[in-house]
Amino acid sequence: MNVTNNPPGLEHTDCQKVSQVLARVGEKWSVLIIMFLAEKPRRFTEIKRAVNGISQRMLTLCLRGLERDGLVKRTVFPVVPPHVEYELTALGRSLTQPVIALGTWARDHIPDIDAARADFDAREGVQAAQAPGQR
Amino acid sequence: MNVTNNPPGLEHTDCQKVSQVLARVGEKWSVLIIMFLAEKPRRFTEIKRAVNGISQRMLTLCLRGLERDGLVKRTVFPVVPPHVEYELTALGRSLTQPVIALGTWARDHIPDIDAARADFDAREGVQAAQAPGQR
DNA sequence: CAGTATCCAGCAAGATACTG
DNA sequence: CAGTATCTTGCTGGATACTG
Repeated sequence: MNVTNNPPGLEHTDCQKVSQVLARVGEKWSVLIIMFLAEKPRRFTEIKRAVNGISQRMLTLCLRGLERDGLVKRTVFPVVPPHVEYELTALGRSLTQPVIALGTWARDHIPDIDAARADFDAREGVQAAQAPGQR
Repeated sequence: MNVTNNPPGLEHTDCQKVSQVLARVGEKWSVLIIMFLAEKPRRFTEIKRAVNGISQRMLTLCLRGLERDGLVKRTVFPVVPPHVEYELTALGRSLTQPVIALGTWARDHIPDIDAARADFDAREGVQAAQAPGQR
């Protein structure tokens, strides 16, 4: 990647690594799970219930990914009815800061974005309708 | 979504909208393009060259999406060799702030993440190798 | 309860070719 | 130059069923 701009912050060095983190944040469920675990440690089924709409498969995959990246810690209690708890690591907790910042930005600008979309879509529609005798 | 945690910041209200924004940020190319345009307005081919590896199709799609969300403004100069410029809107520029924050976090924690992954993968490998007479 | 395994649909995305 | 159109592929992600 050559997104070479000089402002102190993001150089092209480590660019793919940063992209990977961004991708994880962009994943549909990751942030939801992180935010849910931010409150307190939870069990598998608790998360599944909380994050409505996620499938077991996706939850497992997501948790695996988060665990692999060291954002979530998985603890197995070897008892008769299996008991597994997931909790944020220090790293995971530190991630909630910038994520909340982004989430807050998103929330604050939803009206702008919605307006822009409505505008854009309106123009799209007009374009389609305004080629009268052409074709 | 019922990711109901109370800390002032992210409620489940507008949750999907926020997710959409997050998804856009998570898109492989969006952030790269935004960061590139942060410097100054650019033409289509300039962006294509800068963001190495993107196809025309993906660039067009990405720019369309960013334009639709009001993050990027597209200006066509009706001259003989077509000339189109893309630039960040005020909204787009305001997004660079939290994105850079996230990018910075990512950069700062790359070592931690890499270490965690190495750890995890090592344990995975061991697991596979340590079931000797079992199978 | 907490997964794993399997199957399958849909879309993301690359390559390529054509156009105003 | 700045796209659009078309084809194809591979991954994402959902549903379902089975297991320790």
